[in-house]
Amino acid sequence: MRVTPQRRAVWSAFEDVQESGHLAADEVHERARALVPEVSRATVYNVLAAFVEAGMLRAVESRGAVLYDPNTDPTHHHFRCRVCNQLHDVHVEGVEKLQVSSGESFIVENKTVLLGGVCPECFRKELQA
Amino acid sequence: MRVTPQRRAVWSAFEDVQESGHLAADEVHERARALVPEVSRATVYNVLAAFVEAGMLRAVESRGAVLYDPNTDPTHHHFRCRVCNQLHDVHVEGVEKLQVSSGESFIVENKTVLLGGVCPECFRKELQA
DNA sequence: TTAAGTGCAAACGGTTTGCACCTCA
DNA sequence: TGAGGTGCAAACCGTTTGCACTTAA
Repeated sequence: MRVTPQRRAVWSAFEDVQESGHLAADEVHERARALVPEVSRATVYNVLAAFVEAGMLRAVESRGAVLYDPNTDPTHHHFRCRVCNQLHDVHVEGVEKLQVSSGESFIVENKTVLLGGVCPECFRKELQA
Repeated sequence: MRVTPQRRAVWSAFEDVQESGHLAADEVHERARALVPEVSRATVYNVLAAFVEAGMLRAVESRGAVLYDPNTDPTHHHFRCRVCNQLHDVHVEGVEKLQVSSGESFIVENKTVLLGGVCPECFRKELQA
């Protein structure tokens, strides 16, 4: 993994947002420009792919686009709020107990859980309104 | 819900494939043309959206595109085979017991599980090779 | 009769590609 | 020095849109 100014700039994009995470490629591009103004979209895509490959980021499909998540803990999952449409990291209990109930013998190597509903912030706002 | 030749054609696309299901919009378009050759892509998208809205189909995001699943049973989930890349319907046990473990109070309204691994057919082929 | 549906073609948004140039190790 | 990384612009693919025309109820 070669270190270049562009890669540093892309990586820095995620240091600002450790909490909310989940940046789209264009958001990463915009943030990376703060450090390296001439960085191109293509390079951002290249670098993001390299980081995902290297296990430094996790790619999450969301509504037709890909979001990049600096939280690579394989036991965390996601919650999409139907009010603010944001993706939140959540820890889900019971994932290890999930199993295919069909008679067929699927070899399960990984499990992804996506929860939907209302996040705490939006619920509070709903109560106040 | 108005009945038109185009809608009948789109619907028929799924009657041929009850087993494997999971058609992309373009596959639906191709199949629908068998009945109504002049049906347009735009109409196929319109009709698919109407059918999803009406609960006759389920839309499943997969690798940047949307697949349409005639199996609308809300308790079924999906398994993606990393060999053939196909999506298989599976019944998963333990989904109802999943819960968010964080102290935050997310209101969970729905749960989607995507399993990954090797499907039975591809596993058999691997054994033979 | 008319609200709803259709076809066309162009636009869209996110992503990928080809290729010449550059640069880190 | 050379494998690897970068920038540009154009292509790409699935999907959406605007609009005039048609049709099911």
